[in-house]
Amino acid sequence: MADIDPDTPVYSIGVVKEMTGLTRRQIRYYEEEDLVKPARTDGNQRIYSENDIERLKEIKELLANGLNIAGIQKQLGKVSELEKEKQKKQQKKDIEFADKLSKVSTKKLSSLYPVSNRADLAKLLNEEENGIE
DNA sequence: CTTCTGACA
DNA sequence: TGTCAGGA
Repeated sequence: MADIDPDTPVYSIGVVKEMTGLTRRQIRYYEEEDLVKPARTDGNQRIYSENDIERLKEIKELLANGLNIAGIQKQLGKVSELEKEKQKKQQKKDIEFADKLSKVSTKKLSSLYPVSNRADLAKLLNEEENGIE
């Protein structure tokens, strides 16, 4: 009922150590190699999410299959690169949305403020795209 | 007591 | 990769 989303960081390195079977040294080393990017808390403590746990398990698996760090970076991708791609996609969406918004607002809206409901705006944009007057 | 960073007998 | 130091 109250599942925490897999991106919410909650595990300390001690817990991760138990869950993954890796040593603290390895877990920190993989972070240095840009294979994982745990969040930080209060006193700079690392906190991992379930996604991070899975990520570490994959790394452990690949390592067991004979791959080195460089090989894993190519297989899973460096987290810094994954984040850049994610940011670019989001920026693209933002631009497209802003473009649609500018078009519809000049035609049908005298002001943007009246549209306080996101669902209404989405409907308006959809009608605009389908040529509904 | 646990975790953090830097360093290496 | 393990481990010790010196703090937080």
